[in-house]
Amino acid sequence: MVSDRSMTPEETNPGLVSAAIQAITQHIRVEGLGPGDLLPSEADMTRKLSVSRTVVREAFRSLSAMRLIDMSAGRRASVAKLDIGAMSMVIEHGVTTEQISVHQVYDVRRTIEMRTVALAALRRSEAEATEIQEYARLMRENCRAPEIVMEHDIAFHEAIARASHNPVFSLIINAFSGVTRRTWVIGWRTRATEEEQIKMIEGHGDIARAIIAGNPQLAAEHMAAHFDKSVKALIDAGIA
Amino acid sequence: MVSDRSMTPEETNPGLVSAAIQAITQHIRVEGLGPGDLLPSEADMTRKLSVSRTVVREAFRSLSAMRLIDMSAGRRASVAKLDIGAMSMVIEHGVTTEQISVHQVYDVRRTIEMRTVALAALRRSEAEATEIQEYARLMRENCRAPEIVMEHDIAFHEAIARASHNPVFSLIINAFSGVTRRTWVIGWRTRATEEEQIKMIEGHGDIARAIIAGNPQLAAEHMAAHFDKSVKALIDAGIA
DNA sequence: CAAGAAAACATGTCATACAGGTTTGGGGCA
DNA sequence: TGCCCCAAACCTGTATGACATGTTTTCTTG
Repeated sequence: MVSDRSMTPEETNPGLVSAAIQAITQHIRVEGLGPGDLLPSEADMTRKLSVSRTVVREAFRSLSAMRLIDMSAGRRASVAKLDIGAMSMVIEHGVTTEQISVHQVYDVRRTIEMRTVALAALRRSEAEATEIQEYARLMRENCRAPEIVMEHDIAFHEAIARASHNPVFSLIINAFSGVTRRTWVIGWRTRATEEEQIKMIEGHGDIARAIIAGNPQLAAEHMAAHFDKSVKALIDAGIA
Repeated sequence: MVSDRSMTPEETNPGLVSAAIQAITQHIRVEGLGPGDLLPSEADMTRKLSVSRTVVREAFRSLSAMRLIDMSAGRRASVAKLDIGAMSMVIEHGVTTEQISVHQVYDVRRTIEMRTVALAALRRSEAEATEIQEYARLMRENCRAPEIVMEHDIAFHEAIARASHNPVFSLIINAFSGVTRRTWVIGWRTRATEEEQIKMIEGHGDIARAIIAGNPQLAAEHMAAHFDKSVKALIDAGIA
């Protein structure tokens, strides 16, 4: 087969399945397929590659697990819309196997979100501005229910990433959401007094206002301050 | 409409395979496995989950495609070391299906690398500083051979990411390498004169010197300038 | 011509078989 | 006793066939 290494990063592995994966991704590229477009059936691929259906299926299934394609019973597979896909799994794997620390994740988030928030301040539509503001309001309103605050917190940051109008930022931020869910409460608990908790929530209000005002500089400063406080809370909780 | 995947991001899909994937990742988590540790054999999993080996295999294979686990004939699967894994495939998929533009990738890289270069200036070991400098030198030395310059260019940026001592940055930067390989030459060609090409290579020298000098501010400025020039070159080439 | 049934096609899962790689344990030899 | 080598046990890689179930197409029939 082609097995042209150094081209695609997919699989330098030997093995028929890896070759099949490459054949499928190459098919997408060569045919110029976009989201929703149909791929060949397993039977077609089986014939084209002269391998068993087992192999072809494992290849399709792998791409499906990465959410590069959509599969469902009875229907042929199709090219998937952009999705955090495997990205979040990679991150989570790194964290659960202790190859990545939560602190490191936060540093990356801080770096990226200082940019997304600045872009959001410049590019957000009215609807996006309203959405962001709404999440900040919901956090304030539910300040007695940590779980709910957390979900709106995450939604808040995702909305900002979306408003940056760069899907790659959204992709990365969304990939971190899982880790955030597992550590958020810890940070919350270290904020002993209710006053401190409200101050943290108000940090989101500051950010939202800066975005609405269209002030990227200010928005970035508030975001930085927010992260610095969050990281400090995690460190106080003993999470390095 | 907010997606409701509130728990793990792995698979909200129905289906035995998705369940098996979750069972395996959960096994890793619960047993606290780290890189290199062995997973149960396919036969074990088949018994534990009461499904056919086909299903278990597709699950293992999916995780292997994401490089969360290592598989090889005769040996049981093991937990994988952190690797760009599926991340690069997600990015490439987004670009080839035109859901992500090259310009957007460069914006993300600029954002991240302004941080990695600053961290590198602060944290780099002597060996890392030497390595970074060496790649800059090799670029200068091979300035007549674009392919070689490109590979050293990529290695240069990856080395900086490594020197930031945050594996998440490395992960992301490495995930972009594939896209870079496909667009780098285009940017190079727009630098018509040899003088301009040398100036671009010298930009890397500036960055390296700032890192060695331990000056994060200056390093970040040089990196920003470098990216601004690169993006301009791509835009001149008609890649939006 | 339209509605509905049947056929064709697709994926989901299972069982079985065998080739070839890896680990393990035991037997034979020094 | 201690070491080496080989066979058995175990494991993954691939192929084949079968059947359930879901989807699309086609054709019949009212």
